[in-house]
Amino acid sequence: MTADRPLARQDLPIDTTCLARYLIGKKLVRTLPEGVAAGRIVETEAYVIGDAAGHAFRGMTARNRSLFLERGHAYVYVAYGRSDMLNVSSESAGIGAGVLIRALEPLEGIAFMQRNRGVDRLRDLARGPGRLAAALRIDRSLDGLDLCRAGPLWLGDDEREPGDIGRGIRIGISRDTDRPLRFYLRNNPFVSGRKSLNA
DNA sequence: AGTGCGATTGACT
DNA sequence: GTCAATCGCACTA
Repeated sequence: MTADRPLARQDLPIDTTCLARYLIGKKLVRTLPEGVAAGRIVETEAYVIGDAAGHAFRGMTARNRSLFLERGHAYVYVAYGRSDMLNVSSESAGIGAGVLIRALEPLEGIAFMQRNRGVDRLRDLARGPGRLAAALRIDRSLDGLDLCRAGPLWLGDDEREPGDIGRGIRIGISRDTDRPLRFYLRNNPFVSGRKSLNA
């Protein structure tokens, strides 16, 4: 069931908001010596050019430099000292913007994810950006990785129709809070956030 | 060199 | 529903 070929960079929309929507329904595949885990992306957020809520807002630093890579590269950072977060860089090289991957519907390697998370319930494995990273063992060592190449972590296609995509405000930020830059699969149980946000 | 703060989570009432 | 844990890193001096 796992896609065997990564998405072509050429097929990724350059625009950050378009990319965030495009990634809904695509697959995220993690390959380790221990095995393979994969899930369907069901929730994303765009952090666009000039976005006061984005990490690149004040220019390039040691932490955020991967956001400035050409679209389709991983930007991984640690939030609140405990949770790793996976982003996909967007726009052209030299422009700091990206898409936060917030939730997955687990498809493959369920036992591996359960082990990594310490919980069994399917719904809790990758619902939320920190949980997603823990389930797939994503950390800063993957920062800067090309997600359009087969390797330890990559983006794949999914034959299925994505379904009805909802759009709303982003979660957990304190600046630019009103912009509708969050995308999610409607009525999907693996999406994070309050129920009222996901109708 | 010191300070303040998160693109969250899990535990608890 | 509320709330504290926790630490890398950006920012100030």
